Amino acid sequence: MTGSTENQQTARRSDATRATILAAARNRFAADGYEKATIRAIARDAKIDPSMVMRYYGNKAGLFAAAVAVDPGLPGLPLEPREEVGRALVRQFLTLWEENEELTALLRVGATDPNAADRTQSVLRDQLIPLARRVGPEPEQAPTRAALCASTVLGLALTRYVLRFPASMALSREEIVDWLGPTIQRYLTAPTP
Amino acid sequence: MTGSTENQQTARRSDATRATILAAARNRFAADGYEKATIRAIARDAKIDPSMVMRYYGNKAGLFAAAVAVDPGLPGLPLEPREEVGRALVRQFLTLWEENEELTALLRVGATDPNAADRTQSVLRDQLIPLARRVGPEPEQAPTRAALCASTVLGLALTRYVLRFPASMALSREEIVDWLGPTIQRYLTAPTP
DNA sequence: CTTGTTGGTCAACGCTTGTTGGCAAACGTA
DNA sequence: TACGTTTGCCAACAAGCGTTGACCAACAAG
Repeated sequence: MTGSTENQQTARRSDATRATILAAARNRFAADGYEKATIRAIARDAKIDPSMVMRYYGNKAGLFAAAVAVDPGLPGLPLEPREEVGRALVRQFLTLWEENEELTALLRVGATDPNAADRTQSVLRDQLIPLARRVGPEPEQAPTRAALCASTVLGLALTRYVLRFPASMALSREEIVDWLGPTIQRYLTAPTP
Repeated sequence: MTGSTENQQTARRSDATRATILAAARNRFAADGYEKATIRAIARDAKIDPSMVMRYYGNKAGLFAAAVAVDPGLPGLPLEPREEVGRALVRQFLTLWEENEELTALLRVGATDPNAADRTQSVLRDQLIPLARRVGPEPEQAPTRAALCASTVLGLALTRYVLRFPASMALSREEIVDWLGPTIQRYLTAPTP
């Protein structure tokens, strides 16, 4: 123990370095994916030795886990008025994605690594399915409706932040809300076609 | 020259091997992405020596280029009746994706490699934008509308064939058409929201 | 001051990768 | 038969990877 008898939160002198490494890792993973984002390159960005990464995060998998350890949580999503929930969800996802660079990393790596794909899926399962259950008709259809919503929003994230299609990047935030909002709304609340 | 004086199409004795390599490459690229699909693994699948891959395709990039050399071409897409074009396009894409394994490979690799991302984008540009221009109002909006359609259909491909979300895989072909058809229809033909 | 702990660098390891060149067998043609 | 070309295997190369352990400087506690 380094600190006093106070329970936890022992502020270490290396916390700054740890944070620098994590930020560089998020950058690289988001930009290059898992294999191309080498520990050496991350360490070079953070201006420290590669062995430090190992010391602080165990191995490359541990570093990635720490880098994308994010709980999206769409918490304060307003469910009222009922007919605006689609647009609200699109807005929430847009801010979420633009604030958390690790989401792009997670999607990029998920394209290749089953573990990361599972993580992406668990976000869907824990957040979107309950929402679909609360908002939509026929609760047993919630997984289907949630999957359609995930497909919609991930499709946008894919073309906009990963594949970087110019036409998709050119869309403004409110344009996206106007186009995708009704789609999500229909997937969540419309009767089975 | 091995063959006679007939112009081209010189049938070589190694054509079978070439095809075997290409099939194995498509499998591996679609399943593992670019970096994890090693030449040695592909050669092992094809039951030949890794050096043969180099001889026939130059290098790994050349092999990938040959493996995903596909011209989707949604050619015989019926534009009539006008209000059914959305559903028709979804059907076309579903068959396309299920017949051509290289599309999954292209999407997986595109998540990491800018070149593959460009290829995906060019498919969109050459096929979808002209369609949007013919079908929708305000031709100058064609790129936007095409991008939305691409986002929709790629989102489904992502969750169904790449990330493999169970709820997305469970959807039947006609369910997908029923849900996504109206979405595409609106993106293509509805007035600007 | 001494001593133990922490933060950081350096050099090397074992392994896998893409890639190359040489060599032997099978083949087509004369 | 003899000969040039094609097909294939084998062994090796250089480079890059993740990972390890020895070693030194700065600091905190006694």
